[in-house]
Amino acid sequence: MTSSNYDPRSFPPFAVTVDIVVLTVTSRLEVLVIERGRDPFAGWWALPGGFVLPDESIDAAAERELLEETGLTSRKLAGVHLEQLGTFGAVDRDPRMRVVSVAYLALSPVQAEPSGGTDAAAAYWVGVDEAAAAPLAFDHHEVLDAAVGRARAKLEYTTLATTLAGPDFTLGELQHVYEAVWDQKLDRANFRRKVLATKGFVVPTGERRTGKEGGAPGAVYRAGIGRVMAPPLMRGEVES
Amino acid sequence: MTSSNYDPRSFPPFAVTVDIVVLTVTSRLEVLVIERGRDPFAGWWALPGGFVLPDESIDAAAERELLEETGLTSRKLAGVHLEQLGTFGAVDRDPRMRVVSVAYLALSPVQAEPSGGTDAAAAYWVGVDEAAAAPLAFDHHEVLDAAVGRARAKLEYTTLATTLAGPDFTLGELQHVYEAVWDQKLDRANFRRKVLATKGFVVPTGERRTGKEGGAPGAVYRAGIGRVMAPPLMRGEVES
DNA sequence: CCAATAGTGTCTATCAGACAGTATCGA
DNA sequence: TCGATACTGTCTGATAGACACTATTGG
Repeated sequence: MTSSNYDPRSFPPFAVTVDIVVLTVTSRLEVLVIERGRDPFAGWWALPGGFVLPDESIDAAAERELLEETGLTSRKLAGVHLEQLGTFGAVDRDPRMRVVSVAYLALSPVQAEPSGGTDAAAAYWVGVDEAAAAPLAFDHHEVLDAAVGRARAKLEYTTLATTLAGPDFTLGELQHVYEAVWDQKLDRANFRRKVLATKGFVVPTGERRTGKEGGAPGAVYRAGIGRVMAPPLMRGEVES
Repeated sequence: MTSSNYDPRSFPPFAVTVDIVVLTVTSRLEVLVIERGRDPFAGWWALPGGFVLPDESIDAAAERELLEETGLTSRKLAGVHLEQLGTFGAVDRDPRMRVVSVAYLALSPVQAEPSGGTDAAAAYWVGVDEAAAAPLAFDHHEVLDAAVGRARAKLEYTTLATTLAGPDFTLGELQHVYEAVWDQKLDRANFRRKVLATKGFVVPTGERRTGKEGGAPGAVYRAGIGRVMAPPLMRGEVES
């Protein structure tokens, strides 16, 4: 850094935004996208996000945008995992001006009807493959790739899948989360063994529940207090 | 986001900086700190860094600062690992103005004599424990903690230790890198077995070299093309 | 010889992967 | 009965951890 740049009265001005990759699992891994209502990229799909305000932290801005764009109540927000993903600051990533965007990854168990926010013409849940194949505004392809990669990696050595599975879940439903995120079938018996042997992963609620497609009713669990697994869930490598 | 904030002519202005946590291993894990030459925090230790310029990407700013502050040549920079660590954007993290800082983690094999840059009164290599116990400017304790945690975690499932061990190294030297970063003794025989069994981790150069403390000369290796290990180096958990 | 490092070999407990088999539900 | 899921049990190959042992250097 040079002395002139160190002067607070002559700093180079930037705009700072947050973009949020909200992932959820239904029958597949899905991401929340908005259809932009104005230029640039009017009519294109984009990740929800917006400017960081002068008097809020970046984390607070991410929480605020998550609430605004998803229509989640702050009560439901407690069940959503939100973490910083990375910062994207290429010079020309926004055609209007110099913008630095801090991307966040959100893992949501609920399929809240997205509200669309003020500027968005509409908001949808779309499969991540579908989003990856579609045109996306700004550098949001890069952001989405990073988010899916992060989610895939974190399921291996953390208990975050319980967040995607919902407040409570059967082991079959939990396994389905892994299979949707990793796009890979798992052995049921071995999955049970590993999950139940990992202390703090899941806690039985005592209830039983039958899934939508029939079959025997399974025991219902909720997330335990554990956050990391050592060793990770699978010995082999998960294809990225 | 609101419509008024979406207007490029009325965005909330931020300053964006990069801070770099440069780690290296000698007999211990060390971090490069500068002694600040001006307020705020004049005389305090801080991480090297500076403002992102209007016409450079954030990654480019990190590379530039790394060169300026360490005195490394761009030739030597090729052997240094540099990755984005995270972004710190608390409202009051800089007393002068609203500053968002993108932190980077650098892993360097060389103990270059730090140049100190333009503003720094001096620059030193200090043990990470020493730095953690000392007063640091801004939120640099938080940044340092994140960097050390990231480095510890990445050694487990990547081959990044080869970067810290230098362009070439004996297996004893490579093991020493792990022991310094993790602050934990490893079994030599098991370490050898795992490293040599991991394809792409190390490549023998054919040379032999005797260390500073005598002993039998060891085979010299250099980094292989592999970047990730699956499964990770150790079965148990590394204390964070 | 001694201290220190390099390198090899072996035993064992653990555990992921594979897979068989039984049980329980809805249709 | 059939299709689907839930759940239990067993075998095996891979391997991390522990540790014993020999070899080679400098002092």
